[in-house]
Amino acid sequence: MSDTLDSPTQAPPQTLAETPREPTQDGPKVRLYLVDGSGFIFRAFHALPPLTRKTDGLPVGAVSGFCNMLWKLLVDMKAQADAPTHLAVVFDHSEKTFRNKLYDQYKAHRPPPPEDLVPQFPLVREATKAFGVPCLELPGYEADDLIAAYACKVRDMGGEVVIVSSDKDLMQLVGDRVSMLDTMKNVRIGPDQVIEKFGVLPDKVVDVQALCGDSVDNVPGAPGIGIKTASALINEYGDLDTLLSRASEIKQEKRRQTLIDFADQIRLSRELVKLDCDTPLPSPIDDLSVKDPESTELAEFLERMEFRTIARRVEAHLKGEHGIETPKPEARPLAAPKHAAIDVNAYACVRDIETLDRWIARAHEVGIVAFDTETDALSASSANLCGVSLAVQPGEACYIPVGHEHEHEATGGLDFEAKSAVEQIPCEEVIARLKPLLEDPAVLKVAQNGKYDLAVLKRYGIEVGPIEDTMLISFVLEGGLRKSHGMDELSKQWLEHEPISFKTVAGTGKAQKSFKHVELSQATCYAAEDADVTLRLYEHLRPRLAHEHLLTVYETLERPMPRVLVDMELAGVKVDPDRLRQLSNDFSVRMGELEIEAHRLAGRPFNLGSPKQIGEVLFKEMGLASGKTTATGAMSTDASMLEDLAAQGHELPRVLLDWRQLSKLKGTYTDNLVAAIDPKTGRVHTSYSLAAATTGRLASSDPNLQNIPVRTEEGRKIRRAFIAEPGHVLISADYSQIELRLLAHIGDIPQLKKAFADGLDIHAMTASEMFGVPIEGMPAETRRRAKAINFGIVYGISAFGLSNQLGISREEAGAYIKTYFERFPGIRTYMDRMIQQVRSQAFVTTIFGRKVHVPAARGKSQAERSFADRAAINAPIQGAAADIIRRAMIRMPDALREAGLTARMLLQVHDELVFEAPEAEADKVIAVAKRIMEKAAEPAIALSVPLEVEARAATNWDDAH
DNA sequence: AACCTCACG
DNA sequence: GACGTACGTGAGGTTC
Repeated sequence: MSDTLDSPTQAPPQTLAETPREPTQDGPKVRLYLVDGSGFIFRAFHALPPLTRKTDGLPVGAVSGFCNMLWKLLVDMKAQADAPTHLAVVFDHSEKTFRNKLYDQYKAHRPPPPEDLVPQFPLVREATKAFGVPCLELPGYEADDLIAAYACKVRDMGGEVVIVSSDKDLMQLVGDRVSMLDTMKNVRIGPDQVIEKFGVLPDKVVDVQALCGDSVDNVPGAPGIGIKTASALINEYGDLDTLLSRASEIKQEKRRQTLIDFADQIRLSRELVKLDCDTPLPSPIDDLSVKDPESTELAEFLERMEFRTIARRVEAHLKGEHGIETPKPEARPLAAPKHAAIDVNAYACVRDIETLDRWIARAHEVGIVAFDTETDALSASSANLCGVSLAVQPGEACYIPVGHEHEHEATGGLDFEAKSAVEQIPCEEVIARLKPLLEDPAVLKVAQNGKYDLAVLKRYGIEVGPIEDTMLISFVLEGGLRKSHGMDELSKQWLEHEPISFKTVAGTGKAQKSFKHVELSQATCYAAEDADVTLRLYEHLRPRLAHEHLLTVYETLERPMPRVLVDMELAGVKVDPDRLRQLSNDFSVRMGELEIEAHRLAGRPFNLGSPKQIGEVLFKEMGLASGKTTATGAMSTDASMLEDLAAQGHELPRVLLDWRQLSKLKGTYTDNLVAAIDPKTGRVHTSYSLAAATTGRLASSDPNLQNIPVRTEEGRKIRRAFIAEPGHVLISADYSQIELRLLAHIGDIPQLKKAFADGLDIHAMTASEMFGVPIEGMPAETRRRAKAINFGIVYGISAFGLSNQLGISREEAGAYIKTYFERFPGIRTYMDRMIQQVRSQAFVTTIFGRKVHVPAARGKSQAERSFADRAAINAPIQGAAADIIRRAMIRMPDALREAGLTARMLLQVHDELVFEAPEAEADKVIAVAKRIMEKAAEPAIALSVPLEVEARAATNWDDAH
């Protein structure tokens, strides 16, 4: 438990009383926490179901709630970087105060406290004392006045004050060294939050309140004026007195008259809401210093109240602190207690350099730090930094805001911005201080999806390393077992803790705000929690790697990837927007023509983009036949079916096919690629996901640059728009037949291996072997069929699939497969081996040791298990190819550099790498790329087939491919 | 959000 | 003999 209590500023062990004071010039610095006792009591009373003491039925619910809240506060406070030196609970003494002399109606409408609550007031005071906390109260004054007086006094002494309350009437006190803390909502209230509530800085809150009044306290104010109008007026005129003296200048007639007529009432209201800093202090500040509860006295009180749960909790805590000496953090075992509670209130918001330096020092001391960056956008290549969070121990985390702003209010003419800049360390300063830590080879950095943070920080000049990634660790351990390896999911499963969702802090849908507009208290809870959770996940997951023999996979295939991908993503690729726009126009025109033609052929207008409407036209109205249905039983209108109908001589299907092709190209590519150009770089920056495809393949998104058209002439026009910078070329290097080569190796198929060794045309050789025809002079159709079979094998062939692919009968396809297996019996053996393995273990592995889980192997239905069989056949092949190109990518940057080349790797498309290089480098780059790619499996695996890479340079991607 | 379709390897 | 069907992705448009 005490693990979570260590503040970075203090060395354990310590007790509540031993919080060290920071010395200042005039003695120890005071940090006073003032708890609004009435607020606590009413909240406790209303938040809890009625509870009575068993023995005599005395209502004690509010007392119990109060004790819980107070205890939690005591414990939480210590975990904060700004732990208090002094502490008191402040109570109202009596109903009548000096305000009733000013205005007899003050708080006149307030109902008496509930009957059940009345006997609990004195008990709450007793409770406070039992916890070793002084009670403050004074006849004739409200708690708020006492709080004001102590706050002013301590502030003027140079100390700090935290008012534990959410009462808006106290917000006028907020300032430089005075803040509020709402423990129920876990929110810090500083000037920013006051501005959010009142639209003005704290020193003008009284003026605004005087204008709007308060129906609860029966403060009259000015009729018809609410917070919006009041803050607008104060902001315009500067303060209340100026406003009232210049009221005649106000344009709106009604408002002007109100201010003139009710000027006295407004001034009176100001006196009522204004807190009295000159209230006499019932106890000197020195008497309020934090001390430990007298444990026997506290135990006696809790016993008398019959609060067993609280008593146990308190006892456990005090024992933990006074008992066996807590080991130093460094000496503690790394493994976190799995269920150590995560407490978002324990996190610190770092807003001054000294505190920042302390956190950095802690990270150096511990040697490991989890971190997370918060930004104002999703795309790492363009997002701006909002803040950075760090976690050095489970529960010991902070958030360092650097780019927070107030949301701009739309109420015209108000200029909040100048007045209310968020108080935070300047960004450059934070970057300068974090850089040595994040780049220190002796401090391990841990991130969740670190590629993102790497990319963001690289743009701020920080090259983070060495780095571990919990998402990648999870992916290596459990690829295929879960759909996502996101932090929320991992946290829920392994820490049994649901982190605050982004939606909770930023809102959702259209109202979602940028993270820089999230107020700091909430931002701190969210961001620091992410770092904390990441560290805990790391401690939980990392040991499993070695245990499950996946450490090498992680270290060689995963951990080096983020750096490589960051460089590729940040480099981006140049596309020619003019060319794309012209294509888009061209497509538009032709689509328009095709649409008219389609409507004519159908005899009526319809939406060519709607499969449903196409179905109606073709099948219902035109009576065309189609056997095929979709997964949900609707009539299929996909391309293969339209092709069939077109082949039968129908006109409309052909028109639809042409329209669809253009629609796809325009909708998915031309228009969106232009929109995806980053205005700052003039290039398109994709994002690669490392933990998407279970086989280890990368996935590209936003935009997806792994599915740029290539198969049709029209499509290749889009590929021609991917170009190199002037004086440069694009170089495309792709593995030839890598999956079939790997099948030959893994399945140990002699004929295939020999064919590859001899450099034969593999599909022709397959056809020759199967159909007994010579390779020389083979008909194209024969080779095409063999090619389809070869692909089919890699996918876990079925007669149905093959027949579909080739447009032949299922019987014929079945016969082909039978022949194939007879000719290449090793393939049958390989398939059976994978099926057997997946059915017994629910996973298969690649030759590099990557584990691919296939949970469907345990599925209920036959269909599910068949699916698992095919996935198990495909995964080791696709996965090995993915592993190999990863190895090549990891080695490529160094290889290029060592060859003295400036070429950059830009894109990966599963078996292809695309580079950009100065024209003069082209030949050398091709040589390096080929060498690295062809030798990528070595030395881990000595393949029994050669890998071949074809590479070409050109000014656009299509010509290079 | 589900579905269909289609771009790529 | 029955079971849906090739493996792995991301994205746009329509429909509900």
